[in-house]
Amino acid sequence: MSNPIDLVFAALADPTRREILTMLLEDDMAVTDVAEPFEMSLAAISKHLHILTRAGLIAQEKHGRVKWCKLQMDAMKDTSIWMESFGQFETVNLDAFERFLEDQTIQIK
Amino acid sequence: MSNPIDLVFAALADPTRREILTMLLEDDMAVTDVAEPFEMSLAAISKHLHILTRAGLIAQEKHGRVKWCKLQMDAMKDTSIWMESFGQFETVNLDAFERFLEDQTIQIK
DNA sequence: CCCAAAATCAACCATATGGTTGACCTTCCC
DNA sequence: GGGAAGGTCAACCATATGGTTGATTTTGGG
Repeated sequence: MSNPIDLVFAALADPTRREILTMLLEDDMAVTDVAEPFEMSLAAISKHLHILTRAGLIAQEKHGRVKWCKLQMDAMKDTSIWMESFGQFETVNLDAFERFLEDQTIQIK
Repeated sequence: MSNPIDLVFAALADPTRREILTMLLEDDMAVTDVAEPFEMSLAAISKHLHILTRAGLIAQEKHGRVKWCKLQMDAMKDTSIWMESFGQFETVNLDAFERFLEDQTIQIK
């Protein structure tokens, strides 16, 4: 699984990670602060943050001994575009199908 | 992982499954026909279809010995909405931030 | 009736998640 | 300098993917 869009979808498939993203929507956060509301070890959160980083959904930057986590919306947008365009293709096809049906009706007339 | 949105994201994280969805955009297909373009066993495709079904992205219906696969766009839409609303919240926050900056400027004046 | 086609099931394998705990490295600060 | 805070790393465990092959089930058709 190396495709960037694969990594984004996989990263979004976990509720903990989606909640982390939602938290980061408010503001950048240090790793310890991200972990605070969750009932799991700091190491587990660190792994989640690594997966989010690998997917490009967040960026991490170290200042002193504190590592800051920051949302990167672009990765999400690419994926959102995939989904939207998917929906649009369906619409296009439905239109084509309706035109096809109309043509059929005309033929019958 | 039982949350429906978890299952949708996880299902979309595999390129084979996304390609299957794209194929189904054109028309409903039998399992064997779905498998035909891929260089993997029918059993593997059957598993992928099961994961897509579990996520609600497709529905399968058996007619005789042929099982037809049909896109179910609603599941994808729910997930798309999650992503869009996520982006919107960011926009809202940016607006708030800009207003904040303007207020600051006014104060300085 | 009997064979072939359509699919799934079962068992197996390698790898990735998702979590734990304990050791470790950096950096701040007294 | 040394202890504590901020994080990661490593090893471990259970479970899920993503694939394989071989057997099995169901159904259509000559």
